[in-house]
Amino acid sequence: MRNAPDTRARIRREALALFVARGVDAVSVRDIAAAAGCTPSSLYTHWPSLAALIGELFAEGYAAYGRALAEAAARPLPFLARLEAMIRRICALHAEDRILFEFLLLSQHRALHAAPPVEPDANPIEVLHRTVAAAIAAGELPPGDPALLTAALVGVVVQAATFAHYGRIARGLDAMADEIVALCLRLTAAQHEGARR
Amino acid sequence: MRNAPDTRARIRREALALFVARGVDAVSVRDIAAAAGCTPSSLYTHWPSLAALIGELFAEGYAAYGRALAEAAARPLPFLARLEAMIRRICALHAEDRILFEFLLLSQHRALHAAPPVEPDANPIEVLHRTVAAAIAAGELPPGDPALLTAALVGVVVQAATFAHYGRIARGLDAMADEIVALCLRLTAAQHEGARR
DNA sequence: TGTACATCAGTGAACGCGCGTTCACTGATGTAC
DNA sequence: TGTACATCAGTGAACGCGCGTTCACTGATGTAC
Repeated sequence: MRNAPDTRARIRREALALFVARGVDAVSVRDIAAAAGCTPSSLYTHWPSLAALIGELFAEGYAAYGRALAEAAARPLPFLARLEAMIRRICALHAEDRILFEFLLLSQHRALHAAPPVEPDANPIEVLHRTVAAAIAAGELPPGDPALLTAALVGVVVQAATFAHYGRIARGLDAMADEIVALCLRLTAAQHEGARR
Repeated sequence: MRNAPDTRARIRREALALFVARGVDAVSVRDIAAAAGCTPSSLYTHWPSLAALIGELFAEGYAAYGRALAEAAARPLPFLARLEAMIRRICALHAEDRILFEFLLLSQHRALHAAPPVEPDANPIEVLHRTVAAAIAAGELPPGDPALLTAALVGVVVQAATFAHYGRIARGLDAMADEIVALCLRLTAAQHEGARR
């Protein structure tokens, strides 16, 4: 009743935590309300539906990652330095808000099924793909399928986060950033062979 | 009424297809029954609950992948050759039953949340992890965190499949097997470069 | 300052709906004689 | 061979439940005078 922004923020925070803990489809409006300390109907003061809340959380989080990547990709540096910056940025975001990272990770397929199409500049996969494709076109990377290399780079980071989520790896991504960067640089097959010749 | 194995197989097949097309939690018993050409209650002749059907499909599929990997990992070959065999086997399975592959891919987090713990020999992640750890211990791979390298290898294959699912890559994994193997071998940073070049 | 009023975040009871599941029943099949 | 019976996969109506959502209402707050 008193503080609308607080309630709204509390619902967002608790919903995110529940989605990660139980899976999006196992969380009801009543669950969220109980965790946020309000009534179920209170959610409808702030969102038109539960689906709208889920969609907003995913779209905003996904777009934040896209923007972070786009920022790193836009720096006036050689490709490999920009790639390293992008990966370190993602690893840092994992530490900054791990619950958000895991929400995006665990609900990606569900969300991408139903979500309104995110604009390309805010889609982290699109940003990386364009950067990689441009590097191949510019001869900064050896020829190859840019989509497959993009998938491999994304896969290393995402699967490391997945292992961290399931406790197969005890550290957060930020604590493994050096090793993750090294793995991704190996995937590019670029600077090593180029430097050796 | 007439042919129990047929109905059972039809329910399994149609359920799997629906789970992949819509997401597991968006498919009801009535949906499955309609697709399989039987009544909802007929499902309970073969499984005690919808959850049991879902669990069976995931556990069996996951275990089949685990066994395929374990078989390749057990061959009397150097590590890199066994790794290559494992990756090629997974790529082949993608072509053999793509719906099953995508079901495992898309429902992994939901299933791993609720599923009964799969025995380690039938868990593909465990099989790969043990193989990688043994190779590091034996000096066949340079020192490093075996879990992180395992994650990276899994990530390359899984994310390639994800891109294929969303149409970001048009080919199936079997058509990209050579490139996927090359990416994974780069990740190992092993004697492979010395051996090849 | 005190009073009256508008605002609107939040409430609580209630709704219809689709869900997973149950159960008495059906009827085609295989078997015994 | 024909008849009687047991089996059991599959049916169809019905169930209770929890879901997302609605709506008339409340009452604390800020504002006007």
